[in-house]
Amino acid sequence: MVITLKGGETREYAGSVTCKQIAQDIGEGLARAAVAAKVNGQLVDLAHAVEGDAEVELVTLKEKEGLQVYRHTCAHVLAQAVKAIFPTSKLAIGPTIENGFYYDIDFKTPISAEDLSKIEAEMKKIIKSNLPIERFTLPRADAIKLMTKYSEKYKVELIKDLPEGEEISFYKQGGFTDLCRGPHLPSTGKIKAFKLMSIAGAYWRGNEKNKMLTRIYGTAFAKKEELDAYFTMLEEAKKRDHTKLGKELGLFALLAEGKGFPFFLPKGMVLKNILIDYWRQIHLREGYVEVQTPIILNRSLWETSGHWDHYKENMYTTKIDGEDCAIKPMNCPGGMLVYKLTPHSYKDLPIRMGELGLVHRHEKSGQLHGLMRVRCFTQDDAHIYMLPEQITDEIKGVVRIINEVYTLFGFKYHVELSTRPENSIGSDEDWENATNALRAALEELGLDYVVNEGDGAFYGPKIDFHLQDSIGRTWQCGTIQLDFQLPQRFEAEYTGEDGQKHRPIMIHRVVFGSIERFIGILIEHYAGKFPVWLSPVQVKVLPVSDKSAEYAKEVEATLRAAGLRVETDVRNEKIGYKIREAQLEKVPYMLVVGDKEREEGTVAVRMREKGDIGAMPVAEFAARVKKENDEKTVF
RNA sequence: GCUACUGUGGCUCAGUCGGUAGAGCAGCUGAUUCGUAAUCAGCAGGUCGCCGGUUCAAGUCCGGCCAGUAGCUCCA
Repeated sequence: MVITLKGGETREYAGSVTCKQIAQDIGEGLARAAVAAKVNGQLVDLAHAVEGDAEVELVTLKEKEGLQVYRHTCAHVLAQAVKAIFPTSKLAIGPTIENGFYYDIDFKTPISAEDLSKIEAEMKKIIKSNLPIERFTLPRADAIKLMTKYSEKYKVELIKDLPEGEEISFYKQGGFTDLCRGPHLPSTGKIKAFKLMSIAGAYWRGNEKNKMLTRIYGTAFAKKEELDAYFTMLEEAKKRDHTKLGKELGLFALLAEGKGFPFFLPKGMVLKNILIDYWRQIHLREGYVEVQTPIILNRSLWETSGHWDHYKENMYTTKIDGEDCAIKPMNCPGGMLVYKLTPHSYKDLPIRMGELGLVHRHEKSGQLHGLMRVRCFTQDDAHIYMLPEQITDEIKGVVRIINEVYTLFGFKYHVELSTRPENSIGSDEDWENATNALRAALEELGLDYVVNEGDGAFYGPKIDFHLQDSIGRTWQCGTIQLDFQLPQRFEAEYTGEDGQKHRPIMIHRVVFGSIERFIGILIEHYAGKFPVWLSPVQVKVLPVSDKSAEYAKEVEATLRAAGLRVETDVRNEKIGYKIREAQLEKVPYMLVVGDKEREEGTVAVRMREKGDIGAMPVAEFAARVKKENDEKTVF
């Protein structure tokens, strides 16, 4: 038989050969580095025996799959350690994740964070004893018997859900056996650097009706240095936390008096208004109009839209003069009423109607998170009413805007296509058409995307744009939703070329998503060091002493007249101290002014990142900053 | 909402086996008039998240509630 290796090299063997043998034949160094292999594209253990011609690729820790195998083995070591210390605990599942692994375990009595170090110590023992890891398979019935014998009820449940007729695989290391698809490292001693991170609750099978298990999170890297680097990165990321910076920089406040309802402070308001101005500017350019619809509307409207039946859990309701009303969780029904106010011709379409709408949603308390998840937020919403043949172009137009905006801020993003959820309205046909239309637009644009089954809105499928926060969590920001339902429910119409009434197609879309969330992400993205155009305070004038305070005020007035956001620090403090504070406030430009500058009519410019860049005339400085502001320069 | 953890002056934190609170920064007052990341001194500021219980005595122990953090579930 012929084994074809990556790169085209071939080797001949008689009978069967293990991947490990192949690795050793290729060379000692590589054999040591390989942790698994891919046989004809299928990831397997090194002990896997290849029979017949095959393409074999050795997988090392440098590859994503290799690291996953490594971490998965680490999860098994964790499980073994837990069983050793807490014999009555029941194991659920233990997969790898983005930056590590976890294991869900049902403990008889809850464990605490202190127990983690005990478990770690036990894991180290297991690793040190370098137990060989062996795979074996059993027929389904025997597999159930085995796990029943170990009284692993969750494993039994998992096996029962596996397809009939297939052999069930297990992995054994020392006296510990776990149900697992694999592959795994050849022995526990291969693990070099790991750390248990935290414990948290997690529902069995991700269903909140099920029992909550204890999830132990851990991470593992090929080398100690990589593990250390990971922790350093986490520390750095924490410094960017928008909640922390928002407080330090005086941008917003989250108070117990309004749980989930953020207060915007003067500086945060500047930021918010800049984003809004920018938004208006590009939407005007793209042919959008803007409306504003009421915050509170009556029950019959929400019944027509379907929200009363499908979104009531999340709506704040009230009574006005005895009539049921709801505070809007979305802007679309109000927008629909605006559309219906006047008759429309096919010649008018598409109509792109924007609204910076303040919506309120009653999110469960445990979901709230800084500005990222709040109960009241501003959507940069717009609804596009259009002809069927305009769908693709309109979607492309929106994608273009989203891309333009995200690129300006230097964001990387990923796209998801979310399909029909369980609690949805409308016919199968409409859903299929809508989903296909979105998919077609994505394909035509050549955008990479992942499909997120069942995550659409209740009225239609959507394309979601996700941005990352400082510790790698992703947040949905932009979305484009195609909706055949609302126009029907509201009987929206336009008159076609044929003189007949037709139903327009509707798109809901946002670019920022929630301005609050977008601000949260911006804070973390820039670590609070906003570019000039976004900085709440662009320039801080710092007189060297009281003697130059008057000149400092003159400079401030000049710059303010030029349209810049300026503050002067006239406190009786040393210049070093004033600089330190301005620096901590992350003001992009500091102007040191003393006798020398006053006599020459200049300012000594200090930049946040570069430090002192020397003196220049006030007018020259004003022009420079103005230019950066207008061009939205990032440095 | 669920699980775990946390909650001390505006901010960051200390408070050892229960014996009714401490620091630095910020603030105020005074001195200093200073050249690129913290000038000096003095003063003031807290019923220790809230409510209840145990105790001669609770910031400290117990229970409930409130709020925050992480994760789960749900979602911009």
